[in-house]
Amino acid sequence: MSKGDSLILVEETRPMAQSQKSVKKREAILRAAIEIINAKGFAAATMTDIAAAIHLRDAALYYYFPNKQALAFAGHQRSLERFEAILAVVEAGGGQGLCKLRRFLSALLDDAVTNGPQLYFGDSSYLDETQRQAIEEWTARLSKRLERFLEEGMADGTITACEPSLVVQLLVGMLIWLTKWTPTTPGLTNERLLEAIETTALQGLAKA
Amino acid sequence: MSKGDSLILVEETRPMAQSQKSVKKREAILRAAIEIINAKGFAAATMTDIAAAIHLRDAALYYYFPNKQALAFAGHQRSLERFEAILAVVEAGGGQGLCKLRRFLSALLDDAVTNGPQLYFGDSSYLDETQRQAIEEWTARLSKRLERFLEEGMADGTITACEPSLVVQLLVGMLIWLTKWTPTTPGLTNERLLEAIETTALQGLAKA
DNA sequence: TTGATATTCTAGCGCAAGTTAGAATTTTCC
DNA sequence: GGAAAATTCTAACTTGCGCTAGAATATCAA
Repeated sequence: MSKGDSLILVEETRPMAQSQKSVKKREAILRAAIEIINAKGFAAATMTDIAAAIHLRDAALYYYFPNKQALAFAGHQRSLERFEAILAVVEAGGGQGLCKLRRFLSALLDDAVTNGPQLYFGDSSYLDETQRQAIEEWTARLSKRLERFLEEGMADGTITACEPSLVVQLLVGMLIWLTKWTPTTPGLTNERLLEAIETTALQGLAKA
Repeated sequence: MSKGDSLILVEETRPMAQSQKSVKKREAILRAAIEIINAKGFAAATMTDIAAAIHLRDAALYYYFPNKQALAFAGHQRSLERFEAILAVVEAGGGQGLCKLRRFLSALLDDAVTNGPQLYFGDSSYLDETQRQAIEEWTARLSKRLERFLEEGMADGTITACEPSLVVQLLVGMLIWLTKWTPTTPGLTNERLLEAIETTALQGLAKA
């Protein structure tokens, strides 16, 4: 069953010709699924909705994903990969705790504008037990790395004393909520948003 | 059809005997509906789920509410009423802008612990167009009153310069998110939460 | 107890949405 | 051009859930 179990025999006459367009379609489906699931929730997001977003019929999606759950799972993975990539860049950039936190927020905002809202941290109760657990553990690891920014900041004197785990959740809440209401607010630039976030959150975390 | 269209005729032999238990059951249903809809979303929250939460069958709910939408609508109204009541108390209490904001956050947290998570600000796209509009307008009015706290604070010197509408949304995001993840965090007191919120948000809004 | 009313249940209808099968169409390479 | 593979479509099956009808039970006044 597993792909690539053909030895070195013939077969594979012209196997990897699709890989150009097919991969792109898969990407488009994934992107649409993430956006619609984020907007309406898993249950309300119908396969027909997702397919229609890229001018397909629902049945066509099953050529790329075995079922709706798998599609959603892939969407969660994709979003967390993106999140983790941003996190890695910020970590590699060095600097003090507050600086890292600020850079992270800025980068995540930019990403949201460029690639649309994602499935960070949201509900995943509709997945398989194993899938759900995988997503939740992954999410927990990412949270921990965010908390480290706060701990570093508390150590280097750039961030006020606080409970990192709680504060990270509060920040996450702001970010998640952003993806739900900003689409309905037209004249809103990223700069103003970032400034509001810094005013609301960072000036509170930054020590005098 | 409308209740109370009987003139002054007989009828109504023993009409208002139910009002004791019936009202309580209605309350229980509403409470369960709010909690489950908040947790899983409208579409995923099944009538059977809601009914089971108070040891009933789905069909029994239709004795109290005409349909699922109406139940959800009543839930939204109930939550907004509660929100507005808290807001009114804080407004009546007077004080400077920052003080009002702090008291409001504290009161809302207490309420959430006492009466469970609510349907503030969340998605309402599943309602009738008229219902949805009513909820959204109501929500907008409440937001405006929160923004006023910020404006007052900016005027009386207790709050940093900011865009009130954006900052309110960020605060709302924190609060909404709270209702989704705090239920899964056992050893968490209200004091610690409030302290985290004050550290994260208010110390940033408070001028030096 | 008894009848009337209030409340809940059982059973089933209808529809929407996930899914599948196979035909139809497009794409790709000789 | 033509055959094989890849992609998408049409049509239908299945299930779950909102909802209804009517029977069954609980509550209560006299």
